[in-house]
Amino acid sequence: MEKSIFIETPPSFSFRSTVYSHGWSELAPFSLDVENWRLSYVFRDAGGGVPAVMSEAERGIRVDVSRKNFDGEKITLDLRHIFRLDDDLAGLYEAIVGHERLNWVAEKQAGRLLRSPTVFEDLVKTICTTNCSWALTKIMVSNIVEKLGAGMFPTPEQMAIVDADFYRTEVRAGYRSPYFVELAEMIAGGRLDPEGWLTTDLPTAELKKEMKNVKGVGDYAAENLLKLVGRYDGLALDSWLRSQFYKNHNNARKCKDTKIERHYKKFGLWRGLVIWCDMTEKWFVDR
DNA sequence: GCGTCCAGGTCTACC
DNA sequence: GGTAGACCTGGACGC
Repeated sequence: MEKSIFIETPPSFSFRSTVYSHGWSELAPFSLDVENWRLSYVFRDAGGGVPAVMSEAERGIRVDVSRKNFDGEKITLDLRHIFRLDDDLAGLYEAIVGHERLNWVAEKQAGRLLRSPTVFEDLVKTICTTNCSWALTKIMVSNIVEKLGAGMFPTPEQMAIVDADFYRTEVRAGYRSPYFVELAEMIAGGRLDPEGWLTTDLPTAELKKEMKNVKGVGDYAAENLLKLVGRYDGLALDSWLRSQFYKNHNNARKCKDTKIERHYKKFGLWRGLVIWCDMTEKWFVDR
């Protein structure tokens, strides 16, 4: 039995631009059907997995849920969170006025970065992106979802009951394996609360420091997480972003990070989002 | 088939 | 605080 719900979206929202905002739509339990423009995700409520298929609708998002009874209030909150429907991007669009190269951002209503229902899930996924190919990231996340969450992203408690050997042999997480055990145990034991990062009053620099206390989270991972919790004043430079900057702004020649930082300084608190949009334009224009 | 390199980096020891 | 070396894995590439 399938049930549909409708989520109203703000005028500046684009379903496709949000889905294409970064690679998260390719990571389980998300899956993307590009031909029919449907994004799937397996949400979680007290009754277990809630498989949902999301698609564009007039002034909103249509969500088809393939479970008869589910916690509609919880799923709606999750949907608003992952699509960032309550984020105000007016400051971004103001910051890029007059920068011809970035006109497309407002035209395509880009800038909302798709995220997971929990910061914990985004944290684990971000660690899976470090020091490996995107293909391996997908393998690790898929193994975590299938082997620990039975199709859903596992809870910290579910991730804490297995040991590092499990992550090594079953997840293929390599040296990250003990990091996942430690992280899951800290959250399950109440010693770390990543969800609090969404609402903390800590200055960005201090929040970044707190994030880096998690094993496996360095500068890149922390700045990526900062963007996902709504703070855009870090560039989150990784090898891919650097290579794109070299191609687009430096005649394909390598340069120091300080040059990249100088280039985006003028965008102030929005610079992390501006560099991301600037480097991913091709994804939106080609599609 | 095999060896090497590298990818959406981070940690630790050492200076 | 800065830096070198180690760290897992899988795919691409050259031979």
